[in-house]
Amino acid sequence: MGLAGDARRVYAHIDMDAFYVNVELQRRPELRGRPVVVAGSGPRAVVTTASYEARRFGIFSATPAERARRLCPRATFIPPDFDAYRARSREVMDVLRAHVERVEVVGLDEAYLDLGGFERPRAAARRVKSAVIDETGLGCSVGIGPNKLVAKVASDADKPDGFVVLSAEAARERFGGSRPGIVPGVGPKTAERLERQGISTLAELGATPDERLTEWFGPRLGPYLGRLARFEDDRPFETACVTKSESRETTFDSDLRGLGALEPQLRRLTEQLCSTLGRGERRGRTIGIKVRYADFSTVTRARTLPSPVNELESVWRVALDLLRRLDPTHPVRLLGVRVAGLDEEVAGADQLSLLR
DNA sequence: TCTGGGGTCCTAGGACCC
DNA sequence: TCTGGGGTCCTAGGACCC
Repeated sequence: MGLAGDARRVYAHIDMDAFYVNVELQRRPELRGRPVVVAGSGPRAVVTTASYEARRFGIFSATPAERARRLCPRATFIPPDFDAYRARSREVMDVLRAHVERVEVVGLDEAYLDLGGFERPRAAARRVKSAVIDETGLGCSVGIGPNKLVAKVASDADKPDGFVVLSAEAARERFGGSRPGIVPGVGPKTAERLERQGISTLAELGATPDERLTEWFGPRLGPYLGRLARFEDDRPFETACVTKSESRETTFDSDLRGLGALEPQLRRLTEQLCSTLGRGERRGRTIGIKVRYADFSTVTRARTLPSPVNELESVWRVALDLLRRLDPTHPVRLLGVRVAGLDEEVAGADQLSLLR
């Protein structure tokens, strides 16, 4: 069992099972065992999470809600309540931190654990999994491996309520015949390009020479894909995450046309964004807007200021100017505003104090 | 099947400086 | 008149993830 050899590198990936749905089911236990879908209600809403019963009808995350209703009319549809999910997520992460020193939170429903310090990492992971279920009532799946990639794929291999331990070699054997898209990092575009080169399994990708992969995907992405396929991963464990940008965007129920219709929407989004940034006293130098047209093509415009801002009128002045210069004439389905460079704020403050 | 919202990272090209 | 090489900052687009 190759894991015992290297006690320094043992990681677990905890993946909550159908997290948002299960949070909702605790509030509405009478729906247990039935198809339940968390999705917005607008004409362009998509499914956030579907219960395993609903997945049998072909309803998954990102399925258009309209289509989900057709696929399973008797499913219960629940609007998302992200405040609740965030609160429950904090509970889960607190349980993890109570058992393991080093926890890397990835999203509301996922985290990596560094089990390198444990004499018996597998037993430790068992205890963590039981504790999550006992203390929150929410189920999860666990994967254990010598790096984050193996742990992640392992946690996905036997959902829900899974517990899968794999060495890199065992992962290569188990998933060699699987499609490249099962490893995180190979998305639909890359999978399609691989397919066009005649590569449809991880074993084939892992056995492809680097020179060939470099020809197809460039000197960085190419060899990186080969390493992914062989379950080689040396990404470091990061316990702290620094937010670099924040944005607000909205897809309109029906397309908007012209500055007259778009400006009030941009104003509203900018107000929301600035109020969040202001509460956290976070500032950024780069202001950006995003416009998605009816044909789904997307353009962005950005401008970087000499010093970081978060005041509504500062951000608004730039965002509005960017929108007016773009002056979208085609129908617009999505509008967004963004402030980036939030992580530079400390450096900016230092420079200011030097000038004094 | 007409496709959310919030993020990250990478790449390519241009401007500008030395 | 035709020309370097490196480095940084910035913009725009794209792929990807949850």
